[in-house]
Amino acid sequence: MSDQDFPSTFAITTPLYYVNDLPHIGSAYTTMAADAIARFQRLQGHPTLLIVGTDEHGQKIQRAAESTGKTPQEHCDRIVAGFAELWQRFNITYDRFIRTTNSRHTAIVNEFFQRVWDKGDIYLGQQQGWYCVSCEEFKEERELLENKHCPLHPNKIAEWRDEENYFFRLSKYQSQLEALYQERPDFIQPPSRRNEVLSFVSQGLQDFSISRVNVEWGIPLPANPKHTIYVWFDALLGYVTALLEPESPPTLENALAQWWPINLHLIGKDILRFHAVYWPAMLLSAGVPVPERVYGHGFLTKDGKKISKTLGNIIDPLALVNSYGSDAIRYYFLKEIEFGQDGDFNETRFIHTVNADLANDLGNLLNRTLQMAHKYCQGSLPAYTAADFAPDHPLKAIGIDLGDRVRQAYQDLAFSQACEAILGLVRTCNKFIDEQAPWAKYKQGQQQEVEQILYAVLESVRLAAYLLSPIIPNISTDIYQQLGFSIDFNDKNLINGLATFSRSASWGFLPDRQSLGKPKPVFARLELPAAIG
RNA sequence: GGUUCUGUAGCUCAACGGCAGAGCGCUCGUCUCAUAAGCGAGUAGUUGUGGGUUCAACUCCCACCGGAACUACCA
Repeated sequence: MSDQDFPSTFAITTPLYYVNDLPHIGSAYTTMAADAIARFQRLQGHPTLLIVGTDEHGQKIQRAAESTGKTPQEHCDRIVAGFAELWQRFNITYDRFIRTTNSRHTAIVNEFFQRVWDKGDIYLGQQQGWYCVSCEEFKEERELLENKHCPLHPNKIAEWRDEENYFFRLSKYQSQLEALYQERPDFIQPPSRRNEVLSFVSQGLQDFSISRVNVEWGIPLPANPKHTIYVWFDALLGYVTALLEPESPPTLENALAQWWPINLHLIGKDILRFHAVYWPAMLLSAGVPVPERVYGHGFLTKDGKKISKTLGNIIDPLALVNSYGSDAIRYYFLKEIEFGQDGDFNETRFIHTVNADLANDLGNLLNRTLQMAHKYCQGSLPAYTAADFAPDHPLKAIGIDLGDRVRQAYQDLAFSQACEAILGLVRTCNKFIDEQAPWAKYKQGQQQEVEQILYAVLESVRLAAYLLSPIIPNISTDIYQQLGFSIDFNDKNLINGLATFSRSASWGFLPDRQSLGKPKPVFARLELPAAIG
């Protein structure tokens, strides 16, 4: 394939997580995936901006704070520290961490609100409906039980509320949104999610309220400070605020100058509507280009069951990473679960998978080959180049177009496919060694054959490590260092010290006569925890 | 209720009109360079059920059974 190492920029976001509680495994899952994509973009030499952050306003936060006797800001600060800690533990190389309580964000929200206001898309209306005080939310009439009892609180009767709210004219954008989905079939992915949105929009869009009168913890409405801005309207704009350079004044123009439009909003399927319907409509109203792509991935289950607090089967991401390390967790979630679909976490399957792939197939392959290189070649790389191998050489034949296949997989967010393709090369290497039996050839004095075999395998391991580095950066770094490179895949500026993607992703890049490092297992096998389900 | 998706080996998934595959797991065998790793062989499927279209169906159509998602403002 042609060289595509052009320096187009790439901006990607995770959701701005709601700080009503400490992060859960779902947030970690989205963030791992986003990080892998960002790392892959950087590998290709594209200026990349990975945006993470927190959504900190709203009534729920206000209450969560009250329940612990803290101010809302104190509460947010505490939870945000938990997120920052977790992302560090998961080896997330984010470039921006945006908090919606940042004062610069208020400036952006105000300016954006004003634009939509000037467009005539905001009006004062009445929010009417049956309101359950226990739920603190409006219910659809058909949801209610007999005599207007709330389905979640059958002993309570929903009250009729008639509340003053500002509304956004979403209905006005129905045809423009439908045109957008039509013209850009990739705007919402995967296709199953797109179908959901199309079906939803085709039912007819209604205006939605964007202010609240009883919520103090929020950004006051510029047009009427008795109201605060509805958290979603506020939170989505965090993606814009995040683009501001640290020193530049907080204006829309500055924020949108360099990185807009966002290339990919990576989200869970639960918040698809906000990103695929409300958000583009808001942007259309403000005269701002819409993002390139919105991807709604699936949900996780634990041992086949929904994860919920009431079931008590919560997976604590911090505990998980403390037990097993970030690479193993990242690998399992990205390789063993089909991105886009729901997927299951099962501890036994997790251990089997990472042991088989990372310890047995990949780690042991490097280890056995490196040991031989030390014994048979005095610890330096045999003097070969790609040209010394016939096109039908079993490893070269796979390696030669692996880079293109894997790049395509990453672009499609098909992490599982990327890993499978790479592991295919690794497994072939293990077979190749057994067939060739370099230890026997060495004893027979066939030095040249031995060196050629070892070069081909070491180069294949290098290529595998390079292509897996967005997912298992620590292991890839270890492999590279044992192969004699001084490269750290966790260094965001590594591009400067690394060859271009098209060269590094080609089989045969490994420089000959490079001095090899000491063989040391790059991934220790995990033990099954005793007596845990 | 309506709409959409889905049901393939114990598990996770591929094949999407032309003899049903891979990885993991399990069983047996085997090499010795290696992390009790590697390699080889074996194992298991009337492809949810019943019809239909076709020379030919996991693949297309219909019905049924099972599972899931969406069906408006909880982030």
